[in-house]
Amino acid sequence: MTEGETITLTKIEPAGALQARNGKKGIIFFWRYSQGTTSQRLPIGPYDPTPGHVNKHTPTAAGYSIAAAIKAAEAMAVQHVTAKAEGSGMGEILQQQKQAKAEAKAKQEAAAAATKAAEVTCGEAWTEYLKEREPHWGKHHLADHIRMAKAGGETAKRGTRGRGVTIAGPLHEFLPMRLRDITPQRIEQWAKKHAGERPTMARLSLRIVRAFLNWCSEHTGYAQAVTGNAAKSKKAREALGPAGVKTDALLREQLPAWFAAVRGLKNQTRAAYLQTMLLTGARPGEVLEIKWDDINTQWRGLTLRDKDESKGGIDGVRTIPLTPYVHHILNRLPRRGPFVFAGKDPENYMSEAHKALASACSAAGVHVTIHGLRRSFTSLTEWLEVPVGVVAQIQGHKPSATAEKHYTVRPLDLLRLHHERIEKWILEQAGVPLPQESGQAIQLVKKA
DNA sequence: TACTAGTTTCATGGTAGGTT
DNA sequence: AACCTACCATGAAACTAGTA
Repeated sequence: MTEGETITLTKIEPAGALQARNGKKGIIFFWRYSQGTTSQRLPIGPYDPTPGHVNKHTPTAAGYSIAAAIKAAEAMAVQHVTAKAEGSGMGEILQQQKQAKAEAKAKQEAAAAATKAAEVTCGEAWTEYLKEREPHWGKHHLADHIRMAKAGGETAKRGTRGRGVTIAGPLHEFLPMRLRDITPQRIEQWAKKHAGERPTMARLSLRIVRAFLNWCSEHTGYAQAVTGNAAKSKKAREALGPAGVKTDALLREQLPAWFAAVRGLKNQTRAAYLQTMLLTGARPGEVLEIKWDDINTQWRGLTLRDKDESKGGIDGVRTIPLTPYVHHILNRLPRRGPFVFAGKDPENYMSEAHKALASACSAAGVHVTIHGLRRSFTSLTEWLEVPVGVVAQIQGHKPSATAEKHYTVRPLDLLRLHHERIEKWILEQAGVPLPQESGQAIQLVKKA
């Protein structure tokens, strides 16, 4: 100790501030430093009153014995003197002490968080994940998440293939598990189990889990429980195999039989629908939703609601040429409500036509799905060497990154030039007679 | 026809790895 | 070093099929 400096060890009764801070009453040791008229104090720590501890020179977890406090005060005094010699003062020590305390606190908190994170279950994290991400997702995407993790076992009357109850989603088995137990090995084991049952559900689930674990690793409270991303396991992906690609499409030589069978369907609304599908290459949903108002006879355009405006579709709408034959068959449909392909309820559009298509296909001896009709449109245009950009625009495909440079939005009349050629060619191949009395198109031809 | 289960397709942003 | 670009991950939205 240097001259003029006294070290005072005082027992301080719980101060209001102290009480308010940790809500506990107690005794705390301070080392008081005084110089001249001013004095300051530095906290040492709480008093541990445990009998037998009084004369111990080291602090316990609970606090300091008197002997330990004295020892600590002496150490602080030395520290102070040294600091002073180096030109720094009390403030510095306070600062250091504060910092050390904050670090210790942070460390303790981190440890506590780690302990808590170690116990957190997938289900807890999943619930928060969905809640947080929901506003950013579309309804289908959210529905997929719910579906993949659902418990199943609910009574259902239909669609359960005889089981009577719904079945659990592939991800449900993970929910009760601890997040930290989701290891690559566990995921691989899961993948192997599902590969034989429902690979596509599992493939989708795997991607969902991967995104989920990524979120966890960036989220306080869960980050400690995940190391790396267990769902990135190559083995798991391999176990599930690659996704199959559907290739069914009508071949040129199948067109006569297909058209004959479809035109012979009892339900003419469905017949018109299926032919429109093939001749426009549009998406099933888009065609089903066509309203009478979407048919523009003046400009011979057909307005379709593009499937997703959020993905850059302009106003979620595109207009394609209304070709003569399509115009003709649509015109012949009864106007029972707002929708061209009206269903039993005239205010709504009909239900899907895959049954009608299947029966026509079996009569024709071909196999094609509804989406296959869209594929057929693309592949049939190859016979005609129509620019790919034109086909893409009619079908409502977004320009691909590579082709983007050369992508130009073509006016309806330019699309019509190609589209009418495509329709004419398909009908010729099919041996379907061109409409004789079909309005605008014919009139214009006559004028010309 | 309405559900439920299962499967595909499409868009887009990021990036590894090559090319200028 | 700057620039490309094929490919992948992720997100989203469908589509197909079986059954009561």
